[in-house]
Amino acid sequence: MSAELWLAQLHENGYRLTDARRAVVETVEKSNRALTPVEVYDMARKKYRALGLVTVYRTLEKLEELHLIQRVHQPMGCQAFISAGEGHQHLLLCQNCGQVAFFEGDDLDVLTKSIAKKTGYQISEHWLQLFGLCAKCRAN
Amino acid sequence: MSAELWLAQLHENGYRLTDARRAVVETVEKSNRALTPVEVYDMARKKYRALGLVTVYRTLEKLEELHLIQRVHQPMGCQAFISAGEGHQHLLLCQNCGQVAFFEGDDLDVLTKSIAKKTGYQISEHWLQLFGLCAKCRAN
DNA sequence: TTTGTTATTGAAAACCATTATCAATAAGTA
DNA sequence: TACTTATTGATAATGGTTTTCAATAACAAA
Ligand SMILES: [Mn+2]
Ligand SMILES: [Mn+2]
Ligand SMILES: [Zn+2]
Ligand SMILES: [Zn+2]
Repeated sequence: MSAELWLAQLHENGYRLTDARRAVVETVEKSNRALTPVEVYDMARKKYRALGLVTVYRTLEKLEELHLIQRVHQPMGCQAFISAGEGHQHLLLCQNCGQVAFFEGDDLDVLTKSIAKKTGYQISEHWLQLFGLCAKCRAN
Repeated sequence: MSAELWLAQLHENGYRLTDARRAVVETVEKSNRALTPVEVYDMARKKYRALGLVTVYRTLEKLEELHLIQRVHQPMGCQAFISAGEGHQHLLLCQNCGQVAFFEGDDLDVLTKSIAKKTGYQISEHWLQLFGLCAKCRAN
Protein backbone atom coordinates (compact mmCIF):
# COMPACT_ATOMS: atom_id res chain seq x y z
CA MET A 1 0.00 0.00 0.00
CA SER A 2 1.32 3.39 -0.92
CA ALA A 3 0.32 6.84 0.24
CA GLU A 4 -1.23 7.42 -3.19
CA LEU A 5 -3.54 4.46 -2.68
CA TRP A 6 -4.61 5.75 0.71
CA LEU A 7 -5.39 9.13 -0.80
CA ALA A 8 -7.32 7.43 -3.58
CA GLN A 9 -9.30 5.54 -0.96
CA LEU A 10 -10.10 8.76 0.82
CA HIS A 11 -11.18 10.36 -2.42
CA GLU A 12 -13.31 7.39 -3.42
CA ASN A 13 -15.12 7.71 -0.12
CA GLY A 14 -16.03 11.30 -0.79
CA TYR A 15 -13.27 12.97 1.15
CA ARG A 16 -11.38 15.85 -0.41
CA LEU A 17 -7.67 15.72 -0.97
CA THR A 18 -5.87 18.46 0.89
CA ASP A 19 -2.29 19.28 1.76
CA ALA A 20 -3.04 18.57 5.40
CA ARG A 21 -4.33 15.09 4.63
CA ARG A 22 -1.49 14.39 2.26
CA ALA A 23 1.05 15.24 4.94
CA VAL A 24 -0.62 13.05 7.52
CA VAL A 25 -1.11 10.13 5.14
CA GLU A 26 2.46 10.22 3.91
CA THR A 27 3.75 10.31 7.47
CA VAL A 28 1.67 7.47 8.83
CA GLU A 29 1.84 5.25 5.78
CA LYS A 30 5.60 5.08 5.65
CA SER A 31 6.19 4.61 9.38
CA ASN A 32 7.32 1.22 10.61
CA ARG A 33 6.37 1.99 14.16
CA ALA A 34 3.17 3.11 15.83
CA LEU A 35 2.77 6.87 16.08
CA THR A 36 0.73 8.94 18.49
CA PRO A 37 -1.28 11.92 17.23
CA VAL A 38 1.35 14.34 18.49
CA GLU A 39 4.14 12.37 16.86
CA VAL A 40 2.25 12.43 13.57
CA TYR A 41 1.71 16.15 14.05
CA ASP A 42 5.39 16.85 14.63
CA MET A 43 6.51 14.74 11.70
CA ALA A 44 3.82 15.83 9.25
CA ARG A 45 4.41 19.49 9.99
CA LYS A 46 7.80 19.14 8.31
CA LYS A 47 5.90 18.47 5.11
CA TYR A 48 3.12 20.98 5.70
CA ARG A 49 3.84 23.69 8.20
CA ALA A 50 0.34 25.08 8.61
CA LEU A 51 -0.99 21.72 9.74
CA GLY A 52 -3.07 21.77 12.92
CA LEU A 53 -3.13 19.05 15.54
CA VAL A 54 -6.89 18.93 15.32
CA THR A 55 -6.65 17.95 11.68
CA VAL A 56 -4.31 15.12 12.59
CA TYR A 57 -6.94 13.73 14.96
CA ARG A 58 -9.64 14.10 12.33
CA THR A 59 -7.56 12.47 9.62
CA LEU A 60 -6.52 9.55 11.81
CA GLU A 61 -10.19 9.04 12.62
CA LYS A 62 -11.02 8.72 8.94
CA LEU A 63 -8.09 6.46 8.17
CA GLU A 64 -9.13 4.15 10.97
CA GLU A 65 -12.69 4.20 9.73
CA LEU A 66 -11.45 3.07 6.30
CA HIS A 67 -9.32 0.38 7.98
CA LEU A 68 -6.14 1.87 6.55
CA ILE A 69 -4.65 2.22 10.03
CA GLN A 70 -5.21 0.43 13.30
CA ARG A 71 -4.76 1.34 16.92
CA VAL A 72 -1.85 -0.29 18.71
CA HIS A 73 -2.25 -1.28 22.34
CA GLN A 74 0.89 -1.24 24.43
CA PRO A 75 1.74 -1.34 28.13
CA MET A 76 2.70 2.32 27.99
CA GLY A 77 -0.44 3.46 26.22
CA CYS A 78 -3.03 2.71 23.59
CA GLN A 79 -3.13 5.97 21.60
CA ALA A 80 -0.78 5.04 18.78
CA PHE A 81 -1.62 4.04 15.23
CA ILE A 82 0.07 2.10 12.47
CA SER A 83 -0.77 1.00 8.93
CA ALA A 84 -3.27 -1.82 9.10
CA GLY A 85 -2.11 -5.26 8.07
CA GLU A 86 -3.84 -6.95 5.17
CA GLY A 87 -6.05 -9.87 6.03
CA HIS A 88 -5.64 -11.73 9.31
CA GLN A 89 -2.38 -10.47 10.75
CA HIS A 90 -0.96 -9.71 14.16
CA LEU A 91 1.73 -7.42 15.48
CA LEU A 92 5.19 -8.08 16.82
CA LEU A 93 6.62 -5.08 18.61
CA CYS A 94 10.18 -4.23 19.51
CA GLN A 95 10.23 -3.20 23.16
CA ASN A 96 13.27 -1.04 22.56
CA CYS A 97 12.72 0.95 19.37
CA GLY A 98 9.04 0.27 18.77
CA GLN A 99 9.52 -1.18 15.31
CA VAL A 100 6.52 -3.19 14.24
CA ALA A 101 6.49 -6.40 12.22
CA PHE A 102 3.36 -8.15 11.06
CA PHE A 103 2.95 -11.89 11.11
CA GLU A 104 0.29 -14.35 10.16
CA GLY A 105 -0.25 -18.06 10.30
CA ASP A 106 -1.22 -18.26 13.94
CA ASP A 107 -3.56 -21.19 14.39
CA LEU A 108 -5.61 -20.89 17.52
CA ASP A 109 -8.46 -23.16 16.48
CA VAL A 110 -7.50 -26.04 18.73
CA LEU A 111 -7.03 -23.69 21.66
CA THR A 112 -10.24 -21.73 21.14
CA LYS A 113 -12.31 -24.87 20.72
CA SER A 114 -10.89 -26.26 23.92
CA ILE A 115 -11.52 -23.03 25.81
CA ALA A 116 -15.00 -22.76 24.36
CA LYS A 117 -15.82 -26.21 25.62
CA LYS A 118 -14.40 -25.56 29.07
CA THR A 119 -15.98 -22.16 29.58
CA GLY A 120 -19.21 -22.35 27.61
CA TYR A 121 -18.26 -19.21 25.71
CA GLN A 122 -18.77 -18.91 21.98
CA ILE A 123 -15.47 -17.46 20.82
CA SER A 124 -15.51 -15.21 17.79
CA GLU A 125 -12.39 -13.05 17.91
CA HIS A 126 -8.92 -12.89 19.34
CA TRP A 127 -6.18 -10.41 19.98
CA LEU A 128 -2.65 -11.67 19.80
CA GLN A 129 0.44 -9.54 20.08
CA LEU A 130 4.06 -10.48 20.50
CA PHE A 131 6.76 -8.40 22.16
CA GLY A 132 10.51 -8.68 21.94
CA LEU A 133 13.60 -7.14 20.43
CA CYS A 134 14.09 -6.53 16.74
CA ALA A 135 17.25 -7.77 15.05
CA LYS A 136 18.86 -4.34 15.13
CA CYS A 137 18.14 -3.70 18.82
CA ARG A 138 19.20 -7.21 19.73
CA ALA A 139 22.61 -6.49 18.22
CA ASN A 140 23.18 -3.41 20.38
CA MET B 1 -8.36 -14.91 46.59
CA SER B 2 -10.67 -13.11 48.95
CA ALA B 3 -10.99 -9.46 49.84
CA GLU B 4 -9.48 -10.27 53.22
CA LEU B 5 -6.36 -11.61 51.55
CA TRP B 6 -6.04 -8.48 49.44
CA LEU B 7 -6.33 -6.34 52.53
CA ALA B 8 -3.74 -8.50 54.25
CA GLN B 9 -1.43 -7.99 51.29
CA LEU B 10 -1.89 -4.26 51.49
CA HIS B 11 -1.18 -4.34 55.20
CA GLU B 12 1.89 -6.50 54.78
CA ASN B 13 3.24 -3.97 52.36
CA GLY B 14 2.95 -1.18 54.87
CA TYR B 15 -0.35 0.27 53.75
CA ARG B 16 -2.98 1.12 56.33
CA LEU B 17 -6.39 -0.48 56.30
CA THR B 18 -9.13 2.08 55.91
CA ASP B 19 -12.83 2.00 55.18
CA ALA B 20 -12.15 3.58 51.80
CA ARG B 21 -9.73 0.83 50.83
CA ARG B 22 -11.98 -1.86 52.19
CA ALA B 23 -14.85 -0.63 50.05
CA VAL B 24 -12.74 -0.49 46.90
CA VAL B 25 -11.13 -3.87 47.51
CA GLU B 26 -14.42 -5.60 48.21
CA THR B 27 -15.92 -4.10 45.06
CA VAL B 28 -13.12 -4.97 42.68
CA GLU B 29 -12.30 -8.36 44.15
CA LYS B 30 -15.76 -9.78 43.75
CA SER B 31 -16.43 -8.42 40.27
CA ASN B 32 -16.42 -10.85 37.37
CA ARG B 33 -16.08 -8.08 34.82
CA ALA B 34 -13.58 -5.30 34.34
CA LEU B 35 -14.50 -2.05 36.09
CA THR B 36 -13.47 1.50 35.32
CA PRO B 37 -12.48 3.86 38.14
CA VAL B 38 -15.86 5.57 37.99
CA GLU B 39 -17.68 2.26 38.07
CA VAL B 40 -15.68 1.22 41.10
CA TYR B 41 -16.45 4.60 42.66
CA ASP B 42 -20.20 4.26 42.13
CA MET B 43 -20.31 0.70 43.42
CA ALA B 44 -17.97 1.18 46.35
CA ARG B 45 -19.80 4.27 47.53
CA LYS B 46 -22.72 2.03 48.40
CA LYS B 47 -20.48 0.45 51.00
CA TYR B 48 -18.78 3.65 52.10
CA ARG B 49 -20.55 6.86 51.25
CA ALA B 50 -17.75 9.32 52.01
CA LEU B 51 -15.45 7.66 49.47
CA GLY B 52 -13.77 10.02 47.03
CA LEU B 53 -13.00 9.24 43.41
CA VAL B 54 -9.40 10.24 43.95
CA THR B 55 -9.02 7.51 46.53
CA VAL B 56 -10.34 4.98 44.06
CA TYR B 57 -7.58 5.95 41.63
CA ARG B 58 -4.99 5.75 44.34
CA THR B 59 -6.18 2.38 45.61
CA LEU B 60 -6.34 0.87 42.12
CA GLU B 61 -2.81 2.08 41.59
CA LYS B 62 -1.64 0.21 44.66
CA LEU B 63 -3.56 -2.94 43.82
CA GLU B 64 -2.03 -2.97 40.37
CA GLU B 65 1.40 -2.42 41.88
CA LEU B 66 0.89 -5.49 44.08
CA HIS B 67 -0.34 -7.43 41.03
CA LEU B 68 -3.71 -8.03 42.64
CA ILE B 69 -5.50 -6.44 39.69
CA GLN B 70 -4.62 -5.97 36.05
CA ARG B 71 -5.64 -3.53 33.36
CA VAL B 72 -7.98 -4.86 30.69
CA HIS B 73 -7.58 -3.65 27.12
CA GLN B 74 -10.74 -3.58 25.04
CA PRO B 75 -11.85 -2.04 21.74
CA MET B 76 -13.96 0.48 23.65
CA GLY B 77 -11.22 1.49 26.04
CA CYS B 78 -8.31 0.40 28.18
CA GLN B 79 -9.10 1.99 31.54
CA ALA B 80 -10.77 -0.95 33.23
CA PHE B 81 -9.37 -3.31 35.84
CA ILE B 82 -10.09 -6.82 37.03
CA SER B 83 -8.64 -9.24 39.57
CA ALA B 84 -5.36 -10.55 38.25
CA GLY B 85 -5.17 -14.19 37.26
CA GLU B 86 -2.70 -16.42 39.03
CA GLY B 87 0.31 -17.52 37.02
CA HIS B 88 0.26 -17.44 33.24
CA GLN B 89 -3.35 -16.81 32.31
CA HIS B 90 -5.24 -14.91 29.64
CA LEU B 91 -8.65 -13.35 29.41
CA LEU B 92 -11.78 -14.34 27.58
CA LEU B 93 -14.29 -11.50 27.44
CA CYS B 94 -18.01 -11.55 26.73
CA GLN B 95 -18.71 -8.89 24.13
CA ASN B 96 -22.24 -8.50 25.43
CA CYS B 97 -22.10 -8.37 29.22
CA GLY B 98 -18.38 -7.99 29.76
CA GLN B 99 -18.04 -11.07 31.93
CA VAL B 100 -14.46 -12.21 32.13
CA ALA B 101 -13.17 -15.78 32.22
CA PHE B 102 -9.54 -16.74 32.65
CA PHE B 103 -7.89 -19.52 30.75
CA GLU B 104 -4.48 -21.06 30.57
CA GLY B 105 -2.72 -23.74 28.61
CA ASP B 106 -2.07 -21.70 25.49
CA ASP B 107 1.06 -22.99 23.86
CA LEU B 108 2.59 -20.48 21.50
CA ASP B 109 6.11 -21.86 21.50
CA VAL B 110 5.96 -23.30 18.00
CA LEU B 111 4.45 -20.12 16.67
CA THR B 112 6.84 -17.75 18.41
CA LYS B 113 9.87 -19.76 17.34
CA SER B 114 8.70 -19.70 13.76
CA ILE B 115 8.02 -15.98 13.87
CA ALA B 116 11.33 -15.30 15.56
CA LYS B 117 13.13 -17.14 12.79
CA LYS B 118 11.23 -15.34 10.05
CA THR B 119 11.52 -11.86 11.48
CA GLY B 120 14.81 -11.93 13.33
CA TYR B 121 13.09 -10.73 16.50
CA GLN B 122 13.83 -12.21 19.89
CA ILE B 123 10.36 -12.76 21.33
CA SER B 124 9.95 -12.51 25.07
CA GLU B 125 6.30 -11.81 25.79
CA HIS B 126 2.85 -12.14 24.35
CA TRP B 127 -0.61 -10.77 24.82
CA LEU B 128 -3.50 -13.05 23.99
CA GLN B 129 -7.12 -12.24 24.54
CA LEU B 130 -10.26 -13.98 23.34
CA PHE B 131 -13.63 -12.37 22.70
CA GLY B 132 -17.02 -13.95 22.36
CA LEU B 133 -20.31 -14.55 24.12
CA CYS B 134 -20.64 -16.10 27.54
CA ALA B 135 -23.05 -19.00 28.03
CA LYS B 136 -25.71 -16.75 29.51
CA CYS B 137 -25.58 -14.14 26.77
CA ARG B 138 -25.46 -16.81 24.09
CA ALA B 139 -28.78 -18.12 25.36
CA ASN B 140 -30.52 -14.75 25.04
C1' DT C 1 -11.77 29.03 -16.76
C1' DT C 2 -14.97 30.86 -13.73
C1' DT C 3 -18.37 30.27 -10.30
C1' DG C 4 -20.84 28.31 -6.45
C1' DT C 5 -21.38 25.02 -2.97
C1' DT C 6 -19.84 23.16 1.01
C1' DA C 7 -16.26 20.09 3.09
C1' DT C 8 -12.18 21.23 5.40
C1' DT C 9 -9.20 23.89 8.04
C1' DG C 10 -6.70 25.91 12.21
C1' DA C 11 -7.40 28.82 16.29
C1' DA C 12 -9.66 29.04 20.34
C1' DA C 13 -12.60 27.36 23.77
C1' DA C 14 -14.73 23.54 26.02
C1' DC C 15 -14.50 19.11 27.87
C1' DC C 16 -13.19 15.44 30.79
C1' DA C 17 -10.36 11.90 32.79
C1' DT C 18 -6.48 11.81 35.59
C1' DT C 19 -3.09 13.83 38.75
C1' DA C 20 -1.23 17.15 42.17
C1' DT C 21 -1.99 20.04 46.26
C1' DC C 22 -3.20 20.60 50.94
C1' DA C 23 -5.17 20.87 55.43
C1' DA C 24 -7.94 17.72 58.27
C1' DT C 25 -8.34 13.16 59.86
C1' DA C 26 -7.58 8.68 61.64
C1' DA C 27 -4.61 4.15 61.46
C1' DG C 28 -1.13 2.04 63.74
C1' DT C 29 2.19 2.04 67.35
C1' DA C 30 4.35 2.72 71.67
C1' DT D 1 -3.90 7.36 75.72
C1' DA D 2 -1.00 10.03 73.02
C1' DC D 3 1.90 10.59 69.02
C1' DT D 4 3.46 10.17 64.41
C1' DT D 5 2.37 10.35 59.85
C1' DA D 6 -0.08 7.85 56.09
C1' DT D 7 -4.45 8.62 54.23
C1' DT D 8 -8.34 11.16 52.98
C1' DG D 9 -11.64 14.08 50.18
C1' DA D 10 -12.21 18.70 48.39
C1' DT D 11 -10.20 21.57 45.21
C1' DA D 12 -7.28 23.03 41.67
C1' DA D 13 -4.28 21.97 37.96
C1' DT D 14 -3.02 19.31 34.02
C1' DG D 15 -3.07 17.56 29.49
C1' DG D 16 -5.04 15.01 25.85
C1' DT D 17 -9.08 15.07 23.00
C1' DT D 18 -13.28 17.15 21.14
C1' DT D 19 -16.30 21.00 19.87
C1' DT D 20 -17.19 25.43 17.93
C1' DC D 21 -16.79 28.66 14.34
C1' DA D 22 -15.55 31.76 10.75
C1' DA D 23 -12.27 31.67 6.89
C1' DT D 24 -10.62 28.96 3.23
C1' DA D 25 -10.08 25.97 -0.58
C1' DA D 26 -11.51 21.44 -3.07
C1' DC D 27 -14.04 20.22 -6.71
C1' DA D 28 -18.28 19.83 -9.43
C1' DA D 29 -20.98 22.41 -12.58
C1' DA D 30 -21.45 25.96 -15.76
MN1 LIG E 1 -4.91 -14.68 14.77
MN1 LIG F 1 0.09 -17.21 26.98
ZN1 LIG G 1 14.06 -2.44 17.91
ZN1 LIG H 1 -22.14 -12.23 28.60
